[in-house]
Amino acid sequence: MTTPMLTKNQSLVFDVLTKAEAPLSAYTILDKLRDQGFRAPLQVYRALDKLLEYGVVHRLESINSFVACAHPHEDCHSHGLVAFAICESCGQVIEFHDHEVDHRLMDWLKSQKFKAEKSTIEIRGHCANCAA
Amino acid sequence: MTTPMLTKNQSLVFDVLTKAEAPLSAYTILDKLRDQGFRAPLQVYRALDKLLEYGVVHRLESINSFVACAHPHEDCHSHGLVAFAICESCGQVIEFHDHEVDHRLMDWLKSQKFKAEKSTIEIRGHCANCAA
DNA sequence: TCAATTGCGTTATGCTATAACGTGTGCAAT
DNA sequence: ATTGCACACGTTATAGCATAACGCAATTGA
Ligand SMILES: [Zn+2]
Ligand SMILES: [Zn+2]
Ligand SMILES: [Zn+2]
Ligand SMILES: [Zn+2]
Repeated sequence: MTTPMLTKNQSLVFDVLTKAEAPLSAYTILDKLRDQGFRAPLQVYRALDKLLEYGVVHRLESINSFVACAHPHEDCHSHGLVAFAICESCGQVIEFHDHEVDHRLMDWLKSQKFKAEKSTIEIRGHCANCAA
Repeated sequence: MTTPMLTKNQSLVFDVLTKAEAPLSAYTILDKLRDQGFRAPLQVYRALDKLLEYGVVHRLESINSFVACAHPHEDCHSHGLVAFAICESCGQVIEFHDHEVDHRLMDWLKSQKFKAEKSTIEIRGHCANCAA
């Protein structure tokens, strides 16, 4: 997926996410963009849908939040799974890929004749700083 | 975690889940239990909290639903990750464990000094029957 | 010009989850 | 026996997350 020019709303949402130090919920994004004219959740969700489609933003299912892709220029997204380590103290997210895990999971799915379409790998816990 | 005697509400919720052929949302469970006297979401959520704590039920984060554990008598849950393949057509869920994936993920987390507490591995797609 | 597509704004609604309050019951410790 | 505590439960209200459905405007391509 090559990323087309972003629209105004898409850019605003994307900027908020890239500047954030932790994942944001759609409603938090909305609040941050009220000064720029945002009024309704759909304005955020519609922009997010596109950004997700372009692969420049990820959705964290386990915390109903969104985060800018940490390495949008790698091609891992097109052929591999993405995993996230999410710190429950500071909110920091580490995005990573592991081909070994990919292949192992894919092999298992293939053995079950299961056609995978979307994947979610999220580990919640505490990052090095917060583990104390 | 050894599972203590279930209370009435916990049993009702657990029974609904074990009899279901697909994961259920809390509100769907509520509807199925109205005849047994359930009136409010909290009755379901409180029961679910306990069942999750006992490890006999899993929450599927990516679809906001709950499913009875497919092999509650194995000890994998205590030391390993659990993964789910979820069919988006028929709702069937296949629960599985893979120690290779576990170790690989755990090693990576350890290398980042990240203390993992909860994990979510969910693959959505189409099962053998529905892939057509 | 006309139709199709896409983005946008708005209102309303639906789904998911929890806060806060009070009740009753069982079970120690005093 | 009385007190205090833990726990399950019931109820109402509220918070948080996501989408349906309508209409309008700009773009594009036949
Ligand atoms: Zn990414
Ligand atoms: Zn942290
Ligand atoms: Zn299980
Ligand atoms: Zn299926």
